[in-house]
Amino acid sequence: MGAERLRNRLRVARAERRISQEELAGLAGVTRQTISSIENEQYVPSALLAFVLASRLDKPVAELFYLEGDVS
Amino acid sequence: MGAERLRNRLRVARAERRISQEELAGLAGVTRQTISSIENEQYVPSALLAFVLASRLDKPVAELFYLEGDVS
DNA sequence: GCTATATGTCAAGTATACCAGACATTCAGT
DNA sequence: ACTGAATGTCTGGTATACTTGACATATAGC
Repeated sequence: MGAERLRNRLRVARAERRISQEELAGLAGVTRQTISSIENEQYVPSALLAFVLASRLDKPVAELFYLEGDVS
Repeated sequence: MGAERLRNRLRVARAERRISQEELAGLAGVTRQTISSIENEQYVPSALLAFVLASRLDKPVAELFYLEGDVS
């Protein structure tokens, strides 16, 4: 899986909602560290988690996550 | 991560495009088995792969993948 | 200065995505 | 009947998502 990276606007979306990492983690059913790691792009989430996060933040998933360096 | 499942319309989208699992795998940079496993929902892909697949199939990711049993 | 909230991060463990190679089945074409 | 394309699936391996528990720092309120 080539050159493109998956970026996200999780931190901004969370700030708009004014909820903490811990609250979002609770809403999504994961740990706080998982949210932190995704925001800092230490790893990319599973597609399931990406969709759940979008759902909890009430945003389309494509607005929260996007490809960078796409070749398509 | 609770009750919801991640479903996908990969097989249909691929049929529309008339490409084989192997071709799609090549486009996405993964193996044929990976495509097969995702179509048969043996596991959910990473968010990166989900977005790459959508890009290669020229569909919005939310059209290819969707949550089922959402509580949101 | 103390305490609580929010965040970063580390280490060790478990679960699962994904790979590589192989074998089997089905179906279309000849 | 044979062949090749497409798909399913198994096994064993590696990479990485995610957990749990802990410790550190920064900031805000009292």
